[in-house]
Amino acid sequence: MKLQQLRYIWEVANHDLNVSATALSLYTSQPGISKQIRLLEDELGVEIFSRSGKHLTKVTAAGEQILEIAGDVLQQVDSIKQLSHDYRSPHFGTLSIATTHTQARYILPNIIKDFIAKYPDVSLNMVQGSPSHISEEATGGAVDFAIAYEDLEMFGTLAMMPCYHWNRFILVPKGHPLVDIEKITLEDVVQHAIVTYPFGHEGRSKRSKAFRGKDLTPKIVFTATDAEVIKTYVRLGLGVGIVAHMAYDQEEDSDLVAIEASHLFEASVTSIGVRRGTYLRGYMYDFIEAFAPHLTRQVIQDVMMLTTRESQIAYFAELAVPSYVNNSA
Amino acid sequence: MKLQQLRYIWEVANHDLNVSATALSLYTSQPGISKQIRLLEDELGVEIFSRSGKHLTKVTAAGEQILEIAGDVLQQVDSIKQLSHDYRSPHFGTLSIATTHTQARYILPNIIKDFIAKYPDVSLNMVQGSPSHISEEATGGAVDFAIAYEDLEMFGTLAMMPCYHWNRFILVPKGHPLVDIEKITLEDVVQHAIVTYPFGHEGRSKRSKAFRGKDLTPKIVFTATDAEVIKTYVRLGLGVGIVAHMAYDQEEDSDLVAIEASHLFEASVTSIGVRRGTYLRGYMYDFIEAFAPHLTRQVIQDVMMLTTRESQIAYFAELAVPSYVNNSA
DNA sequence: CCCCATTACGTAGCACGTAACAATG
DNA sequence: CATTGTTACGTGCTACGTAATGGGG
Repeated sequence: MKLQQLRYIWEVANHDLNVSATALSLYTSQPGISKQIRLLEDELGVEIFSRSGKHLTKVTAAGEQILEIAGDVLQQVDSIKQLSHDYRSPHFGTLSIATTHTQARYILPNIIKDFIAKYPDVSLNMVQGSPSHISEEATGGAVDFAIAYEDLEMFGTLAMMPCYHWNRFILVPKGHPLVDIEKITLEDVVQHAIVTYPFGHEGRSKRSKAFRGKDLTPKIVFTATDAEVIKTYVRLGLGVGIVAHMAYDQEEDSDLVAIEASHLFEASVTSIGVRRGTYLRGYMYDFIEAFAPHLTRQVIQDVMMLTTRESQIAYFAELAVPSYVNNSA
Repeated sequence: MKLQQLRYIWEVANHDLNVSATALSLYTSQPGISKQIRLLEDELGVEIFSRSGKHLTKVTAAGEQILEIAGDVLQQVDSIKQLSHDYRSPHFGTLSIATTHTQARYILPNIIKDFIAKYPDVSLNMVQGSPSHISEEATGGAVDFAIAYEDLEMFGTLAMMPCYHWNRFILVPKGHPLVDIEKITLEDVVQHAIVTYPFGHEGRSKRSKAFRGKDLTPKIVFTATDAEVIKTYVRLGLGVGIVAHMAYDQEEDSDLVAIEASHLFEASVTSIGVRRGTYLRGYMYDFIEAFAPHLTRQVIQDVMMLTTRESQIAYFAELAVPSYVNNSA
């Protein structure tokens, strides 16, 4: 058994069982892969892939188990390489982060500025996308971390660590009728058209939950992941905005009024997701701790040992997670 | 990076850093190993072993981590081989068990008889030894299971599963003064010389605990791991015996009287230990379940997922563990 | 008829063994 | 000086690429 053989079967399984496509992506020849797979199957005495004539049609039962272990092995091999880099040149490397617009635009800039100052030789790589896209990138190992709010789709392979809680503002132009209300209610809000972020999966969103809880049907006229876009439409009078605290800046947005809405919607939590079983470089621990000081190296390593989502949640039940504070309102 | 390279560094680390000896044990040449290690170190850019001149003196910090992962990888590679065997020929294979005399002599024969009938093509391999020897064999992967009472030395890498509780008999020749006592006490017992099993580590033994609890000092004149030996000395009048319930047979031992001693000593538990992370063959699950019916495949797999001794104990707190019953007394 | 996997075959590289060398205790 | 790791070198195996072959959809 060779590592390459494990790599080959794993890659083929993750390329829709298309050996030719796999060969292209690995910059090698297709017969080479075919042959190695055959050799492995012969050595093990088990078929990993079912073949109908000349096509690989599916993964056998034995193949499923072998592929699972092979995946772990490849990840561990990668860990060895990572940790070697960490010993050889702790300040060199790459850091890939997948995140949402809100984090990338309002939170991360400061963190990254400090990070770059401390680690000038680590090349940063940022992917912005939807939560589901982000979790895919992280689960597949394309990026080192995923940073997103609420529940990233949990693939079980990600260790999720809450970073901070945050609430929402209602954004309106100056002089808007909602400004004069003493203590705003959801009933007041639904009187107006709404501009906000897209809703997540199946109404798990805190916003849809809040509206549903009062049997109110908000009139959402526009959604955008980019809070700057939302603000633009609020300025145009298209509706009232519902945005994260992080997205309001007293100076830049002085033409808008931010009305506290933490009593209307449950707080959300921004989490950082790391693939379980991967070796994290020293600077990665540093980055996470800069982003969320309670996530020390020890905490992160503890959480990555926990195999179930429940035990992860239980772990954090005992740990204080800070709240994001924006004093601009 | 090649699997052989990982195998080589792992073997060298487990042969006191002696490359020549490692080469002998692997039936290969010493320069070959040296070279492969060098190649791996070059590829990773990290020294795995410290060298003083021409001698490997110790494992570097990076080496420690690499070796740990390498060990896991090798184990997983082995798992792939095992599961392939299981698919190809589920009834062929080997089963190695390390256990104590009591299990081997009184409990396992019946289990093994049935097992051989069901799996005539699995070659059985039995190692008998002291608890510490047994746990070494299991931890190192030399045997598939360890079966022993009380706490095998816990190396953390073993998943321990309680099989049954058992108590002890006081064995005396017919007509011995202890026979006439209505309800025997420890004070009665210490009046006589005692023949029993060797005591385990540091008085963790239930027997020493019981005596210490009453500030009594028993006069142990003879210890043996083999209960048949103990019985022989009891017959010679050397002292009273303290043996496991399993060791008394009404017919064969009709010249001895077995006095129930479960009220004198805490019950002990016999456990089966399996190395975490190994793939168990189908017939191995069968064997364990035949030995301890509550240890189903599901239970075993659950326990093997638990990383700490505490969580394993907690798991079994909710599971009924049977008691061994000997109605001979 | 196109796509795709297998077979055939030649080559370059590498793992491994033997032998000579160097360093340590 | 004996033991042990490293360097040198030759060889046989094998992984890989190119080209040809064969099955399926």
